[in-house]
Amino acid sequence: MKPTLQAVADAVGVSRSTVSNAYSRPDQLSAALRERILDAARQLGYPGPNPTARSLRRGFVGSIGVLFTSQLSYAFTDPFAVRFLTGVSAAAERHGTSMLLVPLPPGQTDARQAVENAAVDGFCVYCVADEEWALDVIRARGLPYVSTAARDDAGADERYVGIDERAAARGVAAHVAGLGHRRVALLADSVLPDAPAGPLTLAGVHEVWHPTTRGRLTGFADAFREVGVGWADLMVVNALGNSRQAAGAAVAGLFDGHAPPTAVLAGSDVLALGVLDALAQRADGTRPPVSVTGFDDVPEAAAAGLTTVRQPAEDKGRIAAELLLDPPADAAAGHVLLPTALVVRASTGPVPRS
Amino acid sequence: MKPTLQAVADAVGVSRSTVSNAYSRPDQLSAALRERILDAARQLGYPGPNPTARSLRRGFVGSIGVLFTSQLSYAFTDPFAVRFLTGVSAAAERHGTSMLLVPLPPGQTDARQAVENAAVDGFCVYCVADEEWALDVIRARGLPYVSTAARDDAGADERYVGIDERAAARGVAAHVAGLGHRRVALLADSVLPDAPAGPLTLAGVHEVWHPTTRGRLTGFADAFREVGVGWADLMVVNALGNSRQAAGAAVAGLFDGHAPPTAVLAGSDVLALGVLDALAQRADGTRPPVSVTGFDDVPEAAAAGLTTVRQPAEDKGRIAAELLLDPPADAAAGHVLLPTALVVRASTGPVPRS
DNA sequence: GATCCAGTCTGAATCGATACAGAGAGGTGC
DNA sequence: GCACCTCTCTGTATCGATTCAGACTGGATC
Repeated sequence: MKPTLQAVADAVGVSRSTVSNAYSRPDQLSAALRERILDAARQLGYPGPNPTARSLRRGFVGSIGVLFTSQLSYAFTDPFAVRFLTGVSAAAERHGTSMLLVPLPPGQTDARQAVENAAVDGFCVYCVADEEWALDVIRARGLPYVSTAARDDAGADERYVGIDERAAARGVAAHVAGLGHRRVALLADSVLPDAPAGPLTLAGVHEVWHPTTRGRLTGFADAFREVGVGWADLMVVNALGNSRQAAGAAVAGLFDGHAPPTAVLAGSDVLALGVLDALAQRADGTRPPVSVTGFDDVPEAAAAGLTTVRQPAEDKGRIAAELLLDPPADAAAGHVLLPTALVVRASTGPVPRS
Repeated sequence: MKPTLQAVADAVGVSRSTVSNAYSRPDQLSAALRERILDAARQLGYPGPNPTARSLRRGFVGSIGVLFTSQLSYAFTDPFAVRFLTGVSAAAERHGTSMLLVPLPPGQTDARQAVENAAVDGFCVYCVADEEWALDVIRARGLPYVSTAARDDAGADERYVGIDERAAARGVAAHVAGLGHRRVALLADSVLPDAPAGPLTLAGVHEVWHPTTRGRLTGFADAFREVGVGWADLMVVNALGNSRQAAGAAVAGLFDGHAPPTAVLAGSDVLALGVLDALAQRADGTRPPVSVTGFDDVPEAAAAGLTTVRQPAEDKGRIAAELLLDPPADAAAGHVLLPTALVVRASTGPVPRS
């Protein structure tokens, strides 16, 4: 049996309260007695107040949860997610708060329970596709949260940090359109819940499942509509996952038709890098002069010469955590929109004349 | 006030125990009553049993701590640490366990408290330099742990997953020695606690502070002793941190003397990459034909053509977590040594004849 | 010498659940 | 008809601390 606070109290011959004060409120007892208590604790091998019991009584835990809807182990392989976590951890560090990473098991019921059972004081919700359920659970628990994905039905009082997805996407698409491209493919992860990999027909951009993706594709479409290319003329390509491999699989065969796209606008850098991989590794050795753009500007993008949209990933994490740990008095200040920038590199160029 | 379990019990007109059972032991009550209880809970907005109270009573938390001695936000920028975390999260996912990342504030006392206050069932100790104190706290709390850094005073019963640092280092050094290099520099992070950046004189390898670094440098020295190069003839270079920048600063001016090293053996890939950066960016445009080796084989190493030692980073994390979550009955099985491999790439070559 | 106060310490109530022994009801087997 | 079970549900003790009102002491103030 590990010794409890009571055991220390008995050993010293004081009340439980006094031992508690020795640890948590040193100003409530004389320095001498405090020393005596801490000595006795050392003697007995008492490791300090039990964190769980303390949390229960105090009503807070001292840690924040970070919620990924996708697999947690996947999150660590996504460079953008890692940079987001870096930002969160920097803020957590400053506040002396721990971060709880909660893996969500497959299946709604189990996933709900995982969120219900997380011992945290609040959540940074990184990416909750249309999984409104997670926010429901968090709200039911009465916990504060900050979300990073734009949601259509976000309340005005809801804390949020993000970017103007649509405007940012429009910027990079306008760059591509300005280079003369008219036959373009829009590549994104999980466009529809159960669609296969590859080209897809959508009646309109509103059908796109994930709000972030929807915002980006809308921006892409905006720019092309301005140069006379309507939604129906855009090729939407679905990837099964946000990874290079998934991108490669999605665009397999895309450039072999009789009127292949001259540009691919990807919904993320990882997908764009996958497209570049696929182009570089074509069996026949031909490297079609396809322009490719990404989104996020992860570290690998620079090395690959990828044209992309830069967004401040670490700031996003840091601000999300700070909004949570140190809520602004003014509700409007709880809604942060970060700047983005078009970064033009070698992966985009003028349409080749054929 | 959030409703409690008692409130639900009162609403349905049953005892608290029964409501508890409805959540935690469905086989202990009729399905009909259970439904009635869950309905009432929904009605009242009861979000399920309070995780903290539950943990207190049950005696376990359902999450494991991951301890980094360095800054937590730094850990996310270290590709090796990220891959380690990926492995830990994969195992955590499988066990339905959360991961608590605990930032350690500067200062022993505060850092101790952070470890004392972490609500976890055990720890994966990623890297606890000579900070035996953290293990002391964990042991005092009676929590299980798995360490990944070899320690000189590790008990036989202590669970551990790692590699044979010395043998692995010796392998890559033998490769370099085999190429004819005799004037070599050994670059490592924090060789001594308070040493400045740059070349350093050590009486022997035993002076090296961090056990992991000590193991690697010992292996380097082993290989060179075999070809007649003694410790005194090796140049030890200290870096202030494990980053490309720190490596650059550490080797500044190193190649400008009259007998510069022809090879640099770095204690990590990140440092090695920093050396490559520094060599590539020399002001006078000369790129001395220096051989450089790393350690870990992080993803960036392949792209940079870095000769290095591969170690299974994700496996390390995964196995550490599994050793913790699912301890082997046999104590000997708690001590895992992973394989390493020498990966020869373009960054090493024969000594240029001058 | 009575009053007041600051500094210390105590005791009981409380945080929100789970565990476990046992009570009652209803059914079975012989 | 009686012993014996199984199925449900209840009541009480307990997990390990913190909180807060108040008791006591000794000294300063007037």
